[in-house]
Amino acid sequence: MAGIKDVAAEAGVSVATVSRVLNAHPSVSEAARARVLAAVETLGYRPNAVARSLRTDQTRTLGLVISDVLNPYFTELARSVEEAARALGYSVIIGNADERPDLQDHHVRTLLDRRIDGLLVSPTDGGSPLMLEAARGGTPIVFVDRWIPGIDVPVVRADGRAAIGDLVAHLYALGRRRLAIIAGPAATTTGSERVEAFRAALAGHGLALPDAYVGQGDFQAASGRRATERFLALPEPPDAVFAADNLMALGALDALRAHGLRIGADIALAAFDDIPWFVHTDPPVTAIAQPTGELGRAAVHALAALIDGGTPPSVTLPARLVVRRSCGEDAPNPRSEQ
Amino acid sequence: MAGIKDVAAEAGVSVATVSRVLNAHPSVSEAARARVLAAVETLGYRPNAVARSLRTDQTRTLGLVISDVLNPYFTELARSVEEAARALGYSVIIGNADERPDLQDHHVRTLLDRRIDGLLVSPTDGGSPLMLEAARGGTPIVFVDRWIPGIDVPVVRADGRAAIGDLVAHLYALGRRRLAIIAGPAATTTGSERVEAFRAALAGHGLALPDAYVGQGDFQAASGRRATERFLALPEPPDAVFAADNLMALGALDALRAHGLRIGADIALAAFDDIPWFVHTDPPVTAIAQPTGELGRAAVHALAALIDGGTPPSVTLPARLVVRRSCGEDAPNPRSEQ
DNA sequence: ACGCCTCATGGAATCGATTACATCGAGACG
DNA sequence: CGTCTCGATGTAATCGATTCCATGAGGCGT
Repeated sequence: MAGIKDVAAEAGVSVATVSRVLNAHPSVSEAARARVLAAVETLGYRPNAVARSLRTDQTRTLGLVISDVLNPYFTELARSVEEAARALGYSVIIGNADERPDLQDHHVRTLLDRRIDGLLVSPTDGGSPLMLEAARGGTPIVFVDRWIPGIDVPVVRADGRAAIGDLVAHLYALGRRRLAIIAGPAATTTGSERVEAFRAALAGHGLALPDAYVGQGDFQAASGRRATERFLALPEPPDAVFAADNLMALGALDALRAHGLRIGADIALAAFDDIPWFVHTDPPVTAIAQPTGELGRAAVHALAALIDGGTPPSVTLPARLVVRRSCGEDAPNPRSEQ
Repeated sequence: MAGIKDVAAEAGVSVATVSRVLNAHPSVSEAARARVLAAVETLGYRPNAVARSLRTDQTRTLGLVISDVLNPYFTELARSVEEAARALGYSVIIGNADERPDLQDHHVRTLLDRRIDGLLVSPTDGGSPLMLEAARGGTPIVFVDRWIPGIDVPVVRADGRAAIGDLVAHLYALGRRRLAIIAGPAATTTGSERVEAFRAALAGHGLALPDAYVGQGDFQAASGRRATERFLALPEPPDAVFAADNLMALGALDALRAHGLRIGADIALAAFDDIPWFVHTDPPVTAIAQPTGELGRAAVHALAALIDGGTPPSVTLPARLVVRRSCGEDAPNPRSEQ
């Protein structure tokens, strides 16, 4: 592959001049510029990003470590992150942690070794020494969706508190009184936070949240299924189940269906994270929608600001309740979807 | 950040020795090795992958350019690719083309500039000069799922012909006679191939495929909706619709629902690409499942072989029909899917 | 006409690794 | 006991860019 030296030779100038042309340095004559550009054209020259990165100590690359690529919420997030990054001239390397702390650390380490300019992380667990060290070491880091307490970096996330309040009110209005939740891992902030918000909302209606009504999940479909099975085996099973993410809702759907329950009638189901398929399930699933695209964009902009030496603030955007039929038939506006 | 020189100083040896220890070169004394390792530990040294890549001319990185990250089929593919690559010591950089040839070329160019060791592509269009040039230029390339005729590189894909034959037979047995297809872009191989297989299967049952029954889609949900609307506006609408990918099936589902049709009774629906949600739609959707995981693994192994100087063959794996209820009620084994 | 300033340009150092080659010492062997 | 071989180690070149510094050529003010 042609290098900068070949271009210099072809154009009859020095490598310094070629580099100046390529980097739009003002001090280059029109004639030289033209000759260099012509040489670049005929040789099909492309600068070696590796060499450039070594010299300039920046890769124009962002790392994004997400908890689970198979989760539509995260792929949508990844997509918006890539888009926003591209607009700013960055590439994105995605690492998929599959909800496994070891894999997460593997990716963080690899990304750091590659000298990415900044890191976007949605941590799978509550405390990674590696990440702490990286943050202290000065690597620009921004947390998205979830975060790790004690690591002082900007956090970009959605606040589901209000929407969870709306959801509980909705369920209460439909006559549901025995509300259960399938929680995410306690080690994740979204895992514990959603339970707390749910508990607080219940309290607002004078309802308690017994331990038996808190299922332990891991944000994967299978765990949603297991937790639901356990609920149904209870002497007094819940009459509404709220899954803290869309995959666990899928698992819950599996389990409820397997037990022959009519969702929306015999039992209510709702989920955190809205995804396109919820419109088409049987019945359509009531969900809490996050502004995923904006989350991704805000995270990238915060990270870019951090890289440029700024001190961007944390960002919290509101989530909102989208009512469908999985909690009962009297949805206020049944034709609002689709 | 500490460099190899710092480690050398700390350990009291030369940089060459440090490098030899790190690369497991045999000619290093036990004493030196121990001192180097200790120095690496105390300094928390990590080799700079950028510098290493520049020198060795290999990045241990694979590029993966897929047509659409929001499509569950491709994210599953991406996941298996990353997994297989990681097992081989490679990282993967994913580029999302969003079915846009210009974006695809942007990613290919960026990846090439970064000197990735090899490229995995599922092309969005039928002819990219850039990709042709790269292939000729000696960049190891493997096509997955789709390919570009005329570019002589290994292709790893699933053959849906037999499964489409099964699907048509299934529909025919259920009394469906007016079968329509929502095709992908003619520029993609999967776009045209699936139509041809469908047409051939119809012919086997003495059925024709009128032009009006071939909807033009672009593998996105909106196009599936539009194509379906057009079918329903026909004087004699089809009684079965086959969508060439899962997103267009989602769109078709939208449209059929909006027209108040009972899917499985009034009209049949089937899709290429099986995804977890199809079990939970109303009704569950009959689909053709690809061995996505194996596809990803095979593609990575072919690419790795190519990088190592081998000449791996193309791979074609069979797809299979998964019958659910969207084509009619007499599914042969109604409880096979939970 | 002379010196000074600016602009265009080239030479060479540099980034952080890997690795060819040189060197040195020790053990083997005649 | 000299020489030959081999293992351990260091010095320096190298990868392909960017960029500091020196140099030379004009342009301009006085």
